[in-house]
Amino acid sequence: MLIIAEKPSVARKISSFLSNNHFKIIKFTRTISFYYFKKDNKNIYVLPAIGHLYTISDINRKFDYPAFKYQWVPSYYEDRILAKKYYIAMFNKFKNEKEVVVATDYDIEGELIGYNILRFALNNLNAKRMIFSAITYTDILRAYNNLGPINYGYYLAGETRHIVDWLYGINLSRALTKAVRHYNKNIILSMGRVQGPTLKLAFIREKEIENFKPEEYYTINLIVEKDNNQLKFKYIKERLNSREEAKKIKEGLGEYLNVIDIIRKDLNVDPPHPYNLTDIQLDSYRYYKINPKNTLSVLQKLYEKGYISYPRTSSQKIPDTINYKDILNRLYFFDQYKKYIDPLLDKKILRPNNGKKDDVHPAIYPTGLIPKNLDKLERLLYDLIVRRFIATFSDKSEEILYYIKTKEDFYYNYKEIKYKGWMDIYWIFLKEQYRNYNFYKGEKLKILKIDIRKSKTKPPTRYNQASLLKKMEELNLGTKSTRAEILNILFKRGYLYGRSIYITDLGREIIYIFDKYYPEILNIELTRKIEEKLNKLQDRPDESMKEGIINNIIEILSNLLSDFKSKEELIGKEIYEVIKKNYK
DNA sequence: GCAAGGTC
Repeated sequence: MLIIAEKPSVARKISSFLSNNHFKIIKFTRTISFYYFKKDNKNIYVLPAIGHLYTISDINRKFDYPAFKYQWVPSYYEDRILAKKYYIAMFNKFKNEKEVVVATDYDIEGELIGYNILRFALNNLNAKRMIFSAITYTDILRAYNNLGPINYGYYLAGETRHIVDWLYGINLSRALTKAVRHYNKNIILSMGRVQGPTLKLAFIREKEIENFKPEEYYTINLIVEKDNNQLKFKYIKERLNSREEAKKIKEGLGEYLNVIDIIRKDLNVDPPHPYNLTDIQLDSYRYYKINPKNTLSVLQKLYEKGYISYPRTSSQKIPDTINYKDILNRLYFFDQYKKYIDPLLDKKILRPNNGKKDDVHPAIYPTGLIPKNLDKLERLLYDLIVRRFIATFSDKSEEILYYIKTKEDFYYNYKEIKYKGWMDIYWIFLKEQYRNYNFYKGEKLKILKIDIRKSKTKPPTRYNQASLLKKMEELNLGTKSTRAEILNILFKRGYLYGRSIYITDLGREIIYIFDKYYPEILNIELTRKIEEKLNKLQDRPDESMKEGIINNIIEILSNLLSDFKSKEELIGKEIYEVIKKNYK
């Protein structure tokens, strides 16, 4: 029996689970291995892929458009990365295997990875499927004992997604590049199903900022003395219309504020959920200004060295098949975490605060293997992961929120921390200021200063890479594994720049061109519609529906592209003028 | 040269 896995680490796990750890590692090349064991008198070989081994390619192999003729080819034809060639060669060796089982991740991409290996490397579509939602002993064994059929709908949807994205991206990118090439041969422009709407998000934000009309208002705050501290009391009406209004309030004040009520609210704050990729990308930007792409590449290194679990996950859950206690015991090695781990080891029940999101791979957690020789970024991210891991098992924290009300309609808010709980290990990151005062009813607070200020409403804040990534996730643009890279491309192309993200004149121009000539193409509705159709296709496999989706995009593109071609020089000039203006 | 999606 031949079992196809999506990646080496999973091939190994499957082998380990199915053989009770009695498997052999067989080297195919110096760096590429597969697995062998005997089970129920059957020879079983588990071979990994490394993601997609095949890609869509232009049959005409010319940098021209419209390009509507495509075929699947081994990936190394396109990217010349030799590793995939050997992986394909490894599968080729098993062409005569009668019993084949696909055990890639159970989603449309995974199904396609398996299906392409079946049809192109093995020349055999007669295969079964292991279906699992987690790579754990029980799930893998259950999947093996209940082999299902190949999910044809998943494969069809996956293939259609590939083709649509290729048609859309390759054609629009070539059209833009060729247009500007009339004036400069070294410029590469691009556009894609995810790039377009993402760029548009930045564009829309830019417009909001441009069109923002600040409104003036006045504030009145009091600096008040309390136990040798100076506290700022705010007026209940946040925005006053005029200085006169503020002055009137000022005139009504005496020497003291009179406390008439103290409203207390007890808050329990749950510990954070375990990290998924997006969440750690947000934190690593927030705390260390490491951009999402860098974060992923550092996580990949930590994963390859065995220090953390698989990072490309959207899961916020750590399943109980993972030996928490053992990991915590191992982490006890580090002095800096001891004091936070101690209370956990005493607990009867240890339970993470799992979130809602789930995935084949669990949330990111430290494996317990003690890292050696980490570089600075690896150390920072490893520390984030360990802290998050410990925090998620820790107690809720308890805060008390106070609202101090005065007769004069000024108020003061503050928080007291009653019990740190999980926040203890997060203390270094928390911006929250906790205070501890004893106000009482009838208290008189001396007014030290009356502060009247003119202020203006502020425009929306710019995106940064983390917040734009988050927005992409909310809108379901791209995937956890690709979002960071796509943002990077938009910067590389010169469409976006800056730590707080600005759209460049070129980025703006690209949006203008499409909005002006072809408004439907960057419309988020187009992506949405395609997605809906793909969802239908995956649930109800139908060849003619696949053809319909592809023909529909070809129809849209062929009208657009023939018109584009007739305006190519004009559009190219328009774009080039913008580039020239900015780089001379 | 180009997309987006897997992977290392």
